[in-house]
Amino acid sequence: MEKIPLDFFRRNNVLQIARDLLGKVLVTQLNGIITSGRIVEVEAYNGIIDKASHAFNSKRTKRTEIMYAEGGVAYVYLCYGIHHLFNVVTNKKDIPHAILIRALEPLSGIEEMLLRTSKKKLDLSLTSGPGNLSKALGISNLLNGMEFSGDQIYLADDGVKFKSIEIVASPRIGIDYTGKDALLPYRFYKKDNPYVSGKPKKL
DNA sequence: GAGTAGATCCTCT
DNA sequence: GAGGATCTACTCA
Repeated sequence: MEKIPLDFFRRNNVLQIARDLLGKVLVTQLNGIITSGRIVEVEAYNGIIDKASHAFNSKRTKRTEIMYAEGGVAYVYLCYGIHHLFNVVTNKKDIPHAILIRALEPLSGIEEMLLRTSKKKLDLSLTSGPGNLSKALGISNLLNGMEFSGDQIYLADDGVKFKSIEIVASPRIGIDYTGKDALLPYRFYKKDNPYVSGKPKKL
């Protein structure tokens, strides 16, 4: 299994990168413990013109600063005081594109994930949804700004590719407050994968 | 089974 | 001082 080169994240089409991330493997290695899962659901955040993005309208704060970094780093932030959400920063420096990883299919370190999430056995909710997968992989704000060239957190390619007919685009989830931008088909997921989270947004 | 409220804390105004 | 890229549990049917 090979680490994905940073160039992968530095292309300028965030939607293309989001689509390409499906089927790739997210790996964390914390305290010598490896946990990993295959990405089956993502959402793209299209920089300063995307109301749902924290960087909308060139908003630049201490929190969003990391989104303006060169592609290939992690953007982790705490939501609702409980959940850590994990994003992949993409594109060139000063262009705040990002991709939220919403769901994984567990691959290795499952026992460790069960410990972290206080679950007794593997079930579909272990890595389904951004809050859950972050907890399972031990992702916290300690990993904010971490480059994927390191060993603590990175993305890898084990040769699995989804066919384009297996990939579905849909509106994003949980961002109703953004008006019409909430309807943009910036969410991609693998068709019929049980770990894919989320009910389609209610109107 | 579906719908709703509450948890909980960091960041920005 | 308010609110959020969510999840879970509990209610009601």
